[in-house]
Amino acid sequence: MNENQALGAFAAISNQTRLRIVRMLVVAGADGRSAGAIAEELEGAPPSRISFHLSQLEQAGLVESRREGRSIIYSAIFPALSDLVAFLMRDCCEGHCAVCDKAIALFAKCTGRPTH
Amino acid sequence: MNENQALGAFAAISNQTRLRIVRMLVVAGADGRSAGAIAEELEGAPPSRISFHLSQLEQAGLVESRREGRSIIYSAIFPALSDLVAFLMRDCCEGHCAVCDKAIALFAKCTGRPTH
DNA sequence: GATACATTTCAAATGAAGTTGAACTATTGA
DNA sequence: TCAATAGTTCAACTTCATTTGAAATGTATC
Repeated sequence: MNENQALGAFAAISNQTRLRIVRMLVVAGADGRSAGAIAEELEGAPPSRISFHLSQLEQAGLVESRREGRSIIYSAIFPALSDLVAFLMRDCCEGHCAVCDKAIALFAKCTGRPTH
Repeated sequence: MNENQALGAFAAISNQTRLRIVRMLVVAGADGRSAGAIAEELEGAPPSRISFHLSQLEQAGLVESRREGRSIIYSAIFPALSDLVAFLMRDCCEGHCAVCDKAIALFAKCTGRPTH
């Protein structure tokens, strides 16, 4: 992941609607979720707006889509998310590994998972 | 770190100038770096522009400043960066721990540090 | 093929972010 | 106190992002 990809990804998730969509799609896993189902969970948003944000996420490389019947199913691109986390860790740790050690510990605390 | 803080932080680092400043300040460590020195490294940028971006980063809680003589020294807020990495890991791992495991491994590969 | 459904695309409007140079504030040192 | 240095703030401007509703596209069903 290079600087431009990272900038695009950060811009993508710096919008509330899009951050929520990403979260939703991460939870949905490989099955993904139709544009309509996403819109429904984000109640009150007109379809064109959801479509706009989904295409932004797709352009940023965080999300992909496939057609299934008359629905379009969106799903998270998990390797891209991993890369983004790694970029941020690398970026912020340059010379300061304690930052990432702390992040890994915080993560463990939040998820209840043991650190590695 | 709550959703709004994370959105603000992502917005802050989704700008090229600001991402570069954050990197520079992370490398600089606790000593920090004067606004002038930052501007110099970002050659060609007028002082008002650097000042604008520094204040955006400060508002996002990623950076802090102190006066030293006639210089103003900026430095990274490392706990905030840790929190941001942890937020992203948590956010992206919700139900999909493999993403973060991979991120941690990628990070180790990039920095040459052993995973924990 | 006609209709309904799911979604995207488009154009217009609004609003937010970024850039610029000039004016301003604070600090040092002669 | 005056001039020089280091930064910030301001107002005007430009550019980019977001929202909206209406029209268009693609798919299924009758």
